[in-house]
Amino acid sequence: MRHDSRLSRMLHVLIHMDRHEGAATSETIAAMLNTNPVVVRRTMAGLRQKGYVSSEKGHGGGWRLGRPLSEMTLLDIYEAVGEPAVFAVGPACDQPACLVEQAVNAALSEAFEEAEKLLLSRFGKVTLADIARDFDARMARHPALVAHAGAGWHA
Amino acid sequence: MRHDSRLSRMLHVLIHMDRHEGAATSETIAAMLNTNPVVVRRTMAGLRQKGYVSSEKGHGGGWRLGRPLSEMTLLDIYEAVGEPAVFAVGPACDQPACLVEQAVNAALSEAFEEAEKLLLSRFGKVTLADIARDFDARMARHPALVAHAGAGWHA
DNA sequence: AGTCTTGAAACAACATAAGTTACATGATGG
DNA sequence: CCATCATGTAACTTATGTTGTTTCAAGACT
Repeated sequence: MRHDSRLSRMLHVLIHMDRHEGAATSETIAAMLNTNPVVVRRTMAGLRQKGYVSSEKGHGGGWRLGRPLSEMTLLDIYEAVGEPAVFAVGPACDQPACLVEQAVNAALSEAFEEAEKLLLSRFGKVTLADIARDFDARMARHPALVAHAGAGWHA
Repeated sequence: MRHDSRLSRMLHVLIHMDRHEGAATSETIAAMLNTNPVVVRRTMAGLRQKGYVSSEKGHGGGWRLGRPLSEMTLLDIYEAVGEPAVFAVGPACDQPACLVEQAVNAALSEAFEEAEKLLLSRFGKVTLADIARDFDARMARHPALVAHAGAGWHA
């Protein structure tokens, strides 16, 4: 399966929005992400429901941040995009009758759950403000690089 | 994406093979896994290449263990099935020009790599003999349960 | 020779994320 | 109010990768 990029995309958008004057339309965001406005609306809907962004219709409408980046963690956004399955590897059967398979599933589950716990725990400790700070540092090192130029996005 | 079940299936098969007299044919194994003999051959090919199993053609042929379960770890089998991608979540772009996206990817990669490291490290510490022991314990607790009966498999 | 079995290529089926089309709804501004 | 802009949402299509299937070649045993 091709992997799920919703989390990555939403982080990307949210940080840009933080540096963006006024509302950003789905179309503008879609251009930045190299995707479609409908995909943007679909994915952002989850963030809106949790209050991380708000949307407005009509002239001057679009998307705005619902709270500062310092109050959003990777875990928050991961949950807002629907908590997609973390792992691409898993058991062949969820409720096997075979005791061997049960033992195999138990061994794998234990390892996967431990790894997922670590991952989400780490997600919970990183705020989007942390990532924005890292962006600033990269910006300072590479002042010539400008992304999404002409699309209405700084940097 | 539907997740990859090759690791799980191979662990299941290997433990059964350990308790199985003689060689097991692809067809027998396929029946046990509720799949197709060709899928079995395809997946087992990776294990054969690493020496974890051997195969023989003709009458009385089939698959045999190439070494004791105590000398195979989950990591070994994971590698033998081709080290499939562990995570179903990932970046939207691998080499982004945008510095924001680079910062996002860096934050995510760090977390994912740490989790993968933990997972594989744990895989490396669990042998198939450990799982077989757990199976024996489950067997002792549920003596009535019999799996794959009639397909030539014990238990 | 005939049967059993693996080896491997080629193709079909299936699931899911992502992309697209189409239209309804609501807000702004003349 | 009416045209325009923007989101909201359903339905459909596309793309990708795992899994399943068909088919045939080749080796091994009786």
